[in-house]
Amino acid sequence: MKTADPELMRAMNRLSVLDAIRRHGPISRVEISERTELSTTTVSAITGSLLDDGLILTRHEGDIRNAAARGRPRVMLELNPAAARVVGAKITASRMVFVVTDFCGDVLSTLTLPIRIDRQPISVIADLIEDGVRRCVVDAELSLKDVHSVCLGLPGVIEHRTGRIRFSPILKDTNVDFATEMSARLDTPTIIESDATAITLAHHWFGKARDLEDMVLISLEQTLGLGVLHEGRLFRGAGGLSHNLGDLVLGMGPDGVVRLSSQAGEQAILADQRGDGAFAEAVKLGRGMAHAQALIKAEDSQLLTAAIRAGEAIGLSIANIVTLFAPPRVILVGTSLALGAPFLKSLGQAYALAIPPSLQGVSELVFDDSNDEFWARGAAAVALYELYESPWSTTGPAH
Amino acid sequence: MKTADPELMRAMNRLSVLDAIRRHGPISRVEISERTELSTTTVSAITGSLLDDGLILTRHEGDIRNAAARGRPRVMLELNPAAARVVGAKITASRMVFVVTDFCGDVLSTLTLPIRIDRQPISVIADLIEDGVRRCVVDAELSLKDVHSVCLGLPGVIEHRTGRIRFSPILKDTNVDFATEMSARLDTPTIIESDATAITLAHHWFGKARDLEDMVLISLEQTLGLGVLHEGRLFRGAGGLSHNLGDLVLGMGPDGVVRLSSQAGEQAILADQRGDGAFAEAVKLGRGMAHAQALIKAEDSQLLTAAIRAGEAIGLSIANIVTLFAPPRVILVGTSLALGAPFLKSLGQAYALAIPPSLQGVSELVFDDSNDEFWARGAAAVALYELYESPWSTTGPAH
DNA sequence: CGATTTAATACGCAATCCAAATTAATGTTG
DNA sequence: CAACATTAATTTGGATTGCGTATTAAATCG
Repeated sequence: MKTADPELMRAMNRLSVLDAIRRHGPISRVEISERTELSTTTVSAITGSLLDDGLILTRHEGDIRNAAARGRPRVMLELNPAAARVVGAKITASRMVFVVTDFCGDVLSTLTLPIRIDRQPISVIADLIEDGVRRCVVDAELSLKDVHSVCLGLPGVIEHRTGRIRFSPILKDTNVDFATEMSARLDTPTIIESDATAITLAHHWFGKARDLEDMVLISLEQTLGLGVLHEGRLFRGAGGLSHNLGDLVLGMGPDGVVRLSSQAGEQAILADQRGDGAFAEAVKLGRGMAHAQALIKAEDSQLLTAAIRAGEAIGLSIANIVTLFAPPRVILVGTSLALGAPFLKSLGQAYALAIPPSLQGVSELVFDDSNDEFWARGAAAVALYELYESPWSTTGPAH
Repeated sequence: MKTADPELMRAMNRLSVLDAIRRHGPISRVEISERTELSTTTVSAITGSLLDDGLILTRHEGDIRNAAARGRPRVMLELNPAAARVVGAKITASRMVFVVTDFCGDVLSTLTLPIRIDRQPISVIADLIEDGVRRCVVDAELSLKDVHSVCLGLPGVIEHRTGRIRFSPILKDTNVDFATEMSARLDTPTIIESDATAITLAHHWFGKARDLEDMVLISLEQTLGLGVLHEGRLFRGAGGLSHNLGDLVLGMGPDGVVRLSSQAGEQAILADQRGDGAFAEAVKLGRGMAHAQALIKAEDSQLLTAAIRAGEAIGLSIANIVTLFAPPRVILVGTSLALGAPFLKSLGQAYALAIPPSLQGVSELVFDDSNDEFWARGAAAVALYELYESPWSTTGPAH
């Protein structure tokens, strides 16, 4: 257990105030005090220090006061976008998407590299990522020196705490200390995070879970991922290990263990379509799902069957996740959603069937088709969150 | 987020010190200081207050000093057993086990009621539990007034925070506010907890997870339960909902969803044996597993098949749990372990097969055949933990 | 110009840490 | 054998920092 001292106390309250300002836009000190249940005097002290540090700004104007507004007008406070910049990235097998965001998490520049990097050696991938980060930073008319930290979201089994990639479908190697590698290359602190975890935070900050403290997110991409928000914080397994949903076992088949990834992974759904040359090409370029969507619309029976089977498997797995975490909302994201109505319908039906009676109505399913930039923004949010948490500067209290 | 004030700070450090004393037996102040990373002066202040409140005791004697020990000898501190008493209970379909423990969690008296309470109305069950608690307290030569709180561990889906039983195999009714009911009957604060969660804490405090901060426990009884220890604390689902492993879905069968409980629940394993009159009687009396054990030794093929099938299903499910939580250790407990070698072997094989390669070696399986008293003691530990956490008395700091 | 609401300031309390003093047992020595 | 030195644990005093209540200053509307 962490030892509690005044410093921790201040760090907690600082985070609490900063979070209130981030979430509730321009906000006055009194309102912060109400929301955080901190005394006005404490809020004043903390906001004063935040102002000194340049993390927040005051805004007198634009104060749309109520008609019956009397007395001294409130001074609105908001995050100072210029306080820091971070880079977030989403790395997949067929493309990389980078964003530079300001301190608010608003995007300053975006860069998409449609490069296929299937299981290449680390050095190659690291080269590409380094290049992408540098270019995206330049696009934002910044230098890497202006960037506080970088967060890379990628699929697989990631050990967040150590920055180690235990396994990733995009890497040939396993057990790679990628955080150290990239930090050295970029000369900037670099965080490695599961892509699913990154977009989980994106939804908590900007998307469909802003109102919730508990939530589960299922990402359906090349890899099937899981992100868990528990009591307002990202939940990772013991040792900071991220979850890899595709590794879940559905049962024993004749050829051994049947994993979810073999039933519902992108690969599994599209595998049957190899006969079609154009399709194979599309898959290779990461456009497989778009192509599949067209086939589904044309009622291609082979693909329809695969989609329905996948939906069923995922529906069951979601029910299992809900049995374990009981979140009020489950958000589904990822390219596989493009499979459309048949897929979603079988998913929903399987879920409804599989959810235990005692948990009926506990959780709602929500589908989301955010673009890649949103994922990258989530990675940036992870970097920002660690920034908010850190004590920042000296934060000298009294002057 | 909780607002941090000095009171919270003190509560945290108090818990930290109290926990160090609980875990590391008689311990000197310096050693507490080293372990908790609190300054010696803070430790002295807190231990002083704990001494004033009568929660801990000093022990000068019995201080086995090193040969080269010079200088002032250390004063050893330990929990004061008489500081408080709690009652813990394990409620199953075929019996109830009660314990009264002291402040250390040591058992003062035990009471086992071999009563079958299969799905009786709440009032009947509440009557029996009330009676059991009262008798056990009397056996310890105490009065209910001397008991600080009661914790009941029972199978099913329990909402710890509210004390509500959403579903339990031993109750006919669902969604019962059992905490309120029992608190009123006993006129003592009563906590409702999942039996699996209770024994999880028992293992953390007294058993096979004393050295770990992260751990998962699988309980194989009439109901299949799950307990999770995460970063030294019990992990419960959103809203404090406990997990019910038996509800996990293994796949789609011809008759709909196949749940783990239908493959590996006590009922499922023993169901095939109905033809045997003596066996049915044994099951009804909660001795089914003991009987089954005998049959297995006699190599009854029917039961062997059922046991192997069950082991396989549980092995797969454990792999899934490990995929999600990545605990360094998985502890298996419960009556079904009595099925012996064939069951355990198939379980282990299925687990080894199903664990993802990237997580190989992350987790070790440990089997434990603790008796019912240990479960009840776990429930008592849950009550004690909440007691440790609570600010206790006024805890007046300075005098 | 008074009323009213917000922000900043002054004081007291609690809890941390650091440094110095105190206490207690043990070994050593005249 | 008794007084002194030694060593280590604990307590005490003082400075820092935070929160909270109450008071004072500020800014706008009626």
